[in-house]
Order: sequence, then structure tokens, then C-alpha cells
Amino acid sequence: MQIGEFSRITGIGAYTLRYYEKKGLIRVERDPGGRRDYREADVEWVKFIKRLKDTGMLLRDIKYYSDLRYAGDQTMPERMELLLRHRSFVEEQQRKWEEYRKNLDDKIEIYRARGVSGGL
Amino acid sequence: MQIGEFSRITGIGAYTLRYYEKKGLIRVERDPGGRRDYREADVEWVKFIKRLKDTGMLLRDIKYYSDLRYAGDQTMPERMELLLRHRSFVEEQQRKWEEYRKNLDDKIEIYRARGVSGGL
DNA sequence: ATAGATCCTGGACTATCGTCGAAGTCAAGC
DNA sequence: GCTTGACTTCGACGATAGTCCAGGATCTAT
Repeated sequence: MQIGEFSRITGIGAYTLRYYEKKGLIRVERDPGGRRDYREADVEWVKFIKRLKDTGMLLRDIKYYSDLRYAGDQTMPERMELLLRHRSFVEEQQRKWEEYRKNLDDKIEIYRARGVSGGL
Repeated sequence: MQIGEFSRITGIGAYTLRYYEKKGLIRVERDPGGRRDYREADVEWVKFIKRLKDTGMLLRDIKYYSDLRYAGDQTMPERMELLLRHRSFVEEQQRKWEEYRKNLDDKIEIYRARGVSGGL
């Protein structure tokens, strides 16, 4: 499928998709007319990229994962390791957000109770 | 206190502190020699700024909060509203990270079980 | 065959958040 | 009085991640 349709399906802009390809995150074949020809399987892949990005992974690190993936099955252990490391990162983020929520709740409670600026 | 000490105490670089002032997030008096003269109370304030930033708030939005704060106590309701809105945002982030962690666990499980790339 | 939509590439531009350098000022110790 | 170190401003530079445009090619429908 062409970039327009692929963009609609994945919710990622065409400009961004070309940018991702330029960065090496996605590899796309061309049709005889020289246009990008995305496969069905690419949909899940870029959605995965999107999730990695949404959880704070830099494009440079996503590219590293991508390179492993395109290199074939023998890179599985490395990819697994990467995912596990990323999970640790995600868990750390969860702890961080929980702490911030508590902190914020404290501030809100101060506002509510005193009704005056408490150095905020 | 001067910018160097303030920077050490808050853990925010002097370049960044000047940048924040330029952006309107912090207001700092000058001593007779024209140097920035931070107060004790500013420490808590910039640490709060830091937390807001760490939780994804844009400097532009932090500036808005800052403007309200410097405007005085009559802006309390607006500030309260802002904090509540930010808490909603934080809770949304928590849901996002939780969902993402689950998703990642699924992928990891696929890797572990099949030992083969499952479209990742 | 031609109009209109879609696509191509390369490079320029934007936003966000810093980070740094140059040239000059100021204060404290010797 | 002079050196040294920390400070001042202003503007340039850099990383990250897009976003867009110009000019040209190609595809689809009439």
C-alpha cells in the first residue's frame, strides 16, 4: 500500500513516515513507479515503534532495535535483552509518576486547607 | 545568594537558570553589582518547576503558572484549577505507562515462549 | 490526452530546551 | 593595585523530532 493509506491506518503523518525511513527505523520497498510500497506487516511494526517512542525511547535507540530486527532471528537474544531493559525503564517511570502524583496531591491539599499560597 | 550557589543547591545549571529567567519562569532581583540575588524561598520554587518539567509540562505552561504565582494570592483559584488539571494529566500518564508495561510484557512473553520474532 | 490527486527527493524551516563563547564587570585576597 | 574567579549580557550553536515546500514524476479517471 502507498504512504497515504499507510499513514491513515497507522495514524502517523506521511512526512514523519518518510523521516523515520530516512532515519533507518523502517525499511520500505518501492513499486515500479518508485513509490513506497508498505506491507500489512509494517502496520504492527510502526505501531510498535510508536509505543516505544511514546514511552520515551529515543529514535536512535529504536533504530538500534530496528537494525537487530532486520538482521534476522539470530538477534533474538539481544532484542529480548533490550526489551527487558526497557521494561525496567518503564517500571522506573511508573515509580516516578506515582511519586509525582503524591507530591502533587500534597500541594493540592495545602491549597485546599489553607486557601493561601504556600510558597508554590 | 548568587547563581553559583543557587545552582549547586537546586541541581540546575547556571546556564539553565538564566534561561528560565529569560523565559519568565523565575524572577530574580539584582544586587548593587548587577548580579542575580536568589532568595531561600526560590529554592523550593525552582524545585517545583523542576518537578512540573519532569512530568511533561512545557515551559510555556509553567510560565503561565509562574505568572499567576507572581501576580499574588487572588490568583489562587486559577492556580488550583491548573494543579487539578495537571493531576488529571499525571493520572492519564500513569494509565498510559501501565498499559504500556502490560503490552511490553506480552511481547516479552512471545519472545520467551516462541523464541522467534513475532513481528517485532 | 489531460486533469487532478498522490507521490518523489532534497533541503529548508520550526519548536523545544538547553549549552556555550566572547567580551566585559565586579569583588576578594595578596 | 592587580590577579583571579565568578558573574553579566547577547547571540550563536546543538540535539531531537518533526514539518513543510518546490519542482518534478506518476497514477487514475474521464
